[in-house]
Amino acid sequence: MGRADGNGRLVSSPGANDAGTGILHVDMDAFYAAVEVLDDPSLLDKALIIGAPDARSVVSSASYEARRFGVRAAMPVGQAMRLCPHAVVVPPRMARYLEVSAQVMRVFSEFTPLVEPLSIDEAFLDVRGARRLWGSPGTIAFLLKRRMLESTGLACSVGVASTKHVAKMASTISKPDGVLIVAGADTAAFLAPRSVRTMWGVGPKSAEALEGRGIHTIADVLETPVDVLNRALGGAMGERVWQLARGLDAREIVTTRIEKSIGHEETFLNDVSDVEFLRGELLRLADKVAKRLRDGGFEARTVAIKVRFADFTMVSRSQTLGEPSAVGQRIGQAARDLLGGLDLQQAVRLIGVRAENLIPAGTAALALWDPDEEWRKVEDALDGAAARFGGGAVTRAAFVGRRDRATGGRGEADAVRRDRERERDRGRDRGTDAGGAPDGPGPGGAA
DNA sequence: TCTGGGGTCCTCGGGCGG
DNA sequence: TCTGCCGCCCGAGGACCC
Repeated sequence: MGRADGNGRLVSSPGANDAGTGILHVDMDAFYAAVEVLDDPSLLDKALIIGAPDARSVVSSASYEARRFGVRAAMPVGQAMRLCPHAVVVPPRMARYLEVSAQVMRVFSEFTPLVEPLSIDEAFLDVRGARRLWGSPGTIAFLLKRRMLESTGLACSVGVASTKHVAKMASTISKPDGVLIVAGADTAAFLAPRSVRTMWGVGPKSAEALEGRGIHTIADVLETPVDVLNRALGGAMGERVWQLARGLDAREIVTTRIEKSIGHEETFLNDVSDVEFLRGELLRLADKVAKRLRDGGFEARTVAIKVRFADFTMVSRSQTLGEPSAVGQRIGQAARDLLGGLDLQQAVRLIGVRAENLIPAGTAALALWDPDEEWRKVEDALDGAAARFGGGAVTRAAFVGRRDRATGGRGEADAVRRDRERERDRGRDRGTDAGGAPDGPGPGGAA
């Protein structure tokens, strides 16, 4: 596997046993901070905190020098400065990080086309098919590190394993600037002694729930019946932890990802009680969301708002639009309607707008397509003969289904139901404009 | 000391139609 | 005609990740 260096870091040497592996997890080291050093070498070896200087911002990233003083990501900048008063605070430059991220991803793709970006600075790579070109997975890990440094000037850490979950854990343990190879046969021994908190997907809440039952390590999980895990964590999660603890993780590398939502949110410097101001902010955020929808070629079927109050309690409300939209005014109006339904006794700390249930722009027009008419054409053309299509009988339902798949709707049944709900809402909301449903057929609604 | 912003995925209850 | 079951979607909320 590897040797420990005394700081909890565990690394492998070139030539370590990599039998049974094929998945790499590559994670850039202190990415934002490293990019800042790259662009300004005078910051080298300095304690560096990436975060906006305003009162309510948190640390986005910190150099390892700052981490030595206890500075961590997501910590309030003020607190970080108390821990490390000599640190240099640099506001984040997302555009620059995205630029470097593209270079990083290009290096990944030199080794395999099977790259699954996880975030701006990390990815899974499936190198099982790259052996003849580059060598074994362990060899590729070391080659990739060298190539990354030559090409971008940045260091990364690499986990090599038989599954995504173990590769991810391995890269974390090898940080910074390490490689950790966990051969297939070593997986159980690698996992057993580690804290449940090191499992990917087990956060503070789940860890607390497990530890409250005396389950501290992955070895403890192995001795726990799955129904106990299910009770502690909830059905699917318990099952997953049970499997991951056994090294079972069938997830493949997913190279394409479709965006599912686009949102913007903002924390105010001071809590806000002025409802008119909040309504204005919603419109501004909705415009930003709408622009991104249009840039990405999307329309949103659902608009959601999120409000965090001064006491940090959070509520969200969402509404399905009568027709999908990428228009700021329409999204903003829906967001304002949703805000109108909230009890705003308390001042608001954060407000956000999110577009959900995205569909490709233009497909909403298909909602106006009449499947009955299309079906009549088929009947005419075939003159009643039994038609076959894609291995199944052609039915009118197939046309309805095709339309609904294209528009993301779920058919006439839903459209009828939504119409009824809208009628009911109209009755309930008479005299106010909050929660008012827009006109027009629902997504997938009958023409 | 006082907790960002961008996301994803999951659960759960309710409603609905087949 | 009524009822139960099932699958699906919606909406709210929570946990998690970087």
